[in-house]
Amino acid sequence: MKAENKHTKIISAATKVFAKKGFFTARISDIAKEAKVADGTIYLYFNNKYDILLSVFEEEVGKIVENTEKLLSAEYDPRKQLEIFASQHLMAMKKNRYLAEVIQIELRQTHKVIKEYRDNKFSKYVGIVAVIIKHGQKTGIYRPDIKPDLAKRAFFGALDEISRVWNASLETNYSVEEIVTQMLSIFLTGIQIDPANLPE
Amino acid sequence: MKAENKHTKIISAATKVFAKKGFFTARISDIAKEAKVADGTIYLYFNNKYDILLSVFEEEVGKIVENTEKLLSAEYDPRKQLEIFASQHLMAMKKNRYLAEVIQIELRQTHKVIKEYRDNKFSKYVGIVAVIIKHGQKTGIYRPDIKPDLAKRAFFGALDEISRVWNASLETNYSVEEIVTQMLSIFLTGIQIDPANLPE
DNA sequence: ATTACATGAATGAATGACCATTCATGTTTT
DNA sequence: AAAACATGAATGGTCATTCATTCATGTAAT
Repeated sequence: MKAENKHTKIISAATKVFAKKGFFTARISDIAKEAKVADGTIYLYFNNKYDILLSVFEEEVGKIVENTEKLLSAEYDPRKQLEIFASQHLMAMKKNRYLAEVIQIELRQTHKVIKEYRDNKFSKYVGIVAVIIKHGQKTGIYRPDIKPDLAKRAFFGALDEISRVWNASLETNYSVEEIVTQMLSIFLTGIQIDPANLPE
Repeated sequence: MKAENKHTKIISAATKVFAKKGFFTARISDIAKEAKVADGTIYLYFNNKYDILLSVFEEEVGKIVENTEKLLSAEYDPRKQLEIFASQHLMAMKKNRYLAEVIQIELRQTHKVIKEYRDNKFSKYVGIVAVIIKHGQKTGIYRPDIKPDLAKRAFFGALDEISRVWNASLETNYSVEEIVTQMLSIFLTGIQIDPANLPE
């Protein structure tokens, strides 16, 4: 069994354990057990507990960002781009529910190292939405009075909350397609029957 | 100095400390110091650390829910109701940034007691949005094909993410009015210039 | 091809720091 | 002078991390 293999095993065990117990409640011995290695072995591959969490972010979120950017580069219609972002994000979250939970919960922690990671790498991911909106404004599809920085947060926040509840399985589970359809229809045309009726 | 007073002092000290350090990293002695009481005194008012966090939720979130419901009951237009929910939520988050951070971060923890609290009490708060949307559908203002349970998550998630970034002060800080205007305009009429142009 | 030696990955018991919680003692109120 | 309240040092349990030891595999010497 190769070293790289063990590294990967630890990462995915950690993802699962962090999702189940949360970063602070998770014990190194839990991760070791899940990965079927000795406690000490973990320290041959990672410096400490935070390093494991950051590696999870780095490697797994990295894949998502790459994938999203690749898919988007092949599409020019800003409406389709928003659709791609949404469905790709939801699919990624559905594919690995443990990773989803770690991203949704642990990535918010106040701790310095996590904050830094979030502020740098993760912001870029959310920033993709702002890029799409600006592009749409340039091509005359999106309203110029929409502030991309606000809209990107609204769009991402909506997706994030929907997929969070998804994992918590609190409510009816809609399919990716249903969610994307509703999300796009809300964001593109709003929830009012006839926008012309909107007072002043 | 009355007992009730000390209880309150500990709650608000805890809110501040939890916001700054996060629940798990916060020490009881930090809270005691911030509240200017002895460590042991805290245990005269709360059973344990989790009890403090839950009390913060109970008491502070309780106030927000009450306030929102009161304000909403005086308004009948579903569009105005959505506006009231948004502005009231944002104002509450702005009023006490420590509380906001605790709600946005600590309320998401995987821990059983927190999960339960969120699933019961907090869901009701978010549920208000679904009620508004259903009301709007009945009165013919909102599109009947919109799923209230999805839309409520989208609306709340958008608000939540915007106010979260607000506190993290990562980006330009928009005012409550600006955000409400943009949010309502996005959710009511969408971000497209002319919805009629939307392909099929 | 058997034996002797070397390597470093893997182990898991032991260490030590940290902190929630308790409680013997002091202080204030009635 | 009780009762009620408050204190903060001491306790005990919980892990993250370390490191002496084991063991499987490889290389060299006979």
